[in-house]
Amino acid sequence: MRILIVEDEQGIAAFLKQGLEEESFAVDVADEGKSGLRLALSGEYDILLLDWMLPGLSGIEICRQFRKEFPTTPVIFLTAKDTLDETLFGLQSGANDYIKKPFHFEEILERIKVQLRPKMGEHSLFTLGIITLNTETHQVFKGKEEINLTQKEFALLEYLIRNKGKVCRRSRIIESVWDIHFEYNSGVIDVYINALRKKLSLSDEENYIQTIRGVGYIAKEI
Amino acid sequence: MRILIVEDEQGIAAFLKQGLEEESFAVDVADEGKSGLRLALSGEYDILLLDWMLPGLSGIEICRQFRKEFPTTPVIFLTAKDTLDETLFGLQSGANDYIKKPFHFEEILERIKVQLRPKMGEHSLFTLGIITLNTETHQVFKGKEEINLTQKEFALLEYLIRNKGKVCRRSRIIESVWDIHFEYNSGVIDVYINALRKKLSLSDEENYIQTIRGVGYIAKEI
DNA sequence: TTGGAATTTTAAGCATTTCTTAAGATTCAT
DNA sequence: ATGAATCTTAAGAAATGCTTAAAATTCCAA
Repeated sequence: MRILIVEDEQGIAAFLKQGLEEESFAVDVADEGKSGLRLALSGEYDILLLDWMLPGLSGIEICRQFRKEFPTTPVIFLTAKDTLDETLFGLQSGANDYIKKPFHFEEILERIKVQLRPKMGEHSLFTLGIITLNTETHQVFKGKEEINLTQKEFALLEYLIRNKGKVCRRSRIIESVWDIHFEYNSGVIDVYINALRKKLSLSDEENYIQTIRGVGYIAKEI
Repeated sequence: MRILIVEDEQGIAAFLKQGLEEESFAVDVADEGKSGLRLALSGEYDILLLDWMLPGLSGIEICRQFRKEFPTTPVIFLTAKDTLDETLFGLQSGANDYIKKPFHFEEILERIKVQLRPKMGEHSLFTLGIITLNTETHQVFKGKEEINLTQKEFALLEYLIRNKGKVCRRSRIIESVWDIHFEYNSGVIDVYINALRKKLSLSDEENYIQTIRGVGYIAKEI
């Protein structure tokens, strides 16, 4: 994945370039507006990071012209402005997201990944110990034995495995798997966890799905 | 961190409260404008979530009056309006951000964290000597050994570690961890401190949680 | 469209863990 | 030595999770 950074502050540009290269992106940097736009229009990039204030040509202007040619390539603004109305103005010019300076690297990495997700394609094979989950074929195996899961069971297991090693809070699960965005007070999650454990017939040594009381569940390889 | 939600729709308020409490915020809810403003002006909150349209007093009005007293405490609007000019009008009244309904919990959590970052410190990882506390995964380690803590134990340890090096008064602890705002007269804190010390099995050299007689406790790296 | 099967959700009783209280033991400062 | 504060323990109360079964819904084929 190729990233173009248009940023006149040397320090920030270098910091981003290094960090993103470590994440195995290919990164180019332009330090002022005109060359930035020229590079952007070359069409070689999968995503643009634009500084708001630039010598030569403003980030907004670059974004606007870039959008005419590449309507789908994501653009993220780096902005020192903290007044939201100007940022909104930026979003109207066609940007997909914005990040306020000073930002943390993890934050920007996360946003980049979100924007690139459709393009990067996702892994389709996930594992949890002896269990394999294939999102492409919608199959789950325990060792060589195929386990038949329903839609919801599969979705729940997928969510847990994607977040392997992290505690999954009930509220997040209900949001991601059930798409419920208001108060929930039913035991659906419990019922499905129960079903999963049963179908996967997890012995004590294979206790991959653990309960975190008062919080949720965690999938981990013991 | 203490959050005040002023929102008249029961469902939304409850959903937010629950989710945010799981993220170990202390959450209070007001369901109409006047009581909302009164609570807000008590000055006990680190951030305000205001519904746009409220019975009694509009969110904008609350924001405006609140801003006079607390110029720096962040305010986020929850709004069903999606016309930009009205939102801008809201932002002019002093809000820091706004979120359109219907929103995803993760979205609002992210915005809250952005606003509170200067106050909270950026990390979800806290340390106290050899002890590590991860608010993201709700896990605690002593060295490489994972320590299983209950909700309250975790909340208490988190409070102490966040205030590492500062004396934590009992009244503050009971407010932040138990959300009790009147006079405290039970020994709950002691019991939990005891549980923590036991579970963390602190030797004499690792006496990270010390008693300040007559005042409270302090967490420090010896 | 309709009937039946599969899936999803709700609900209720039971089991377990966590929380709170209270009381006696211990420590600390004067 | 004394009284106040804190520590420790244990037991009952409350909350949370598990399990099961039945009700509701969806899906699919006739």
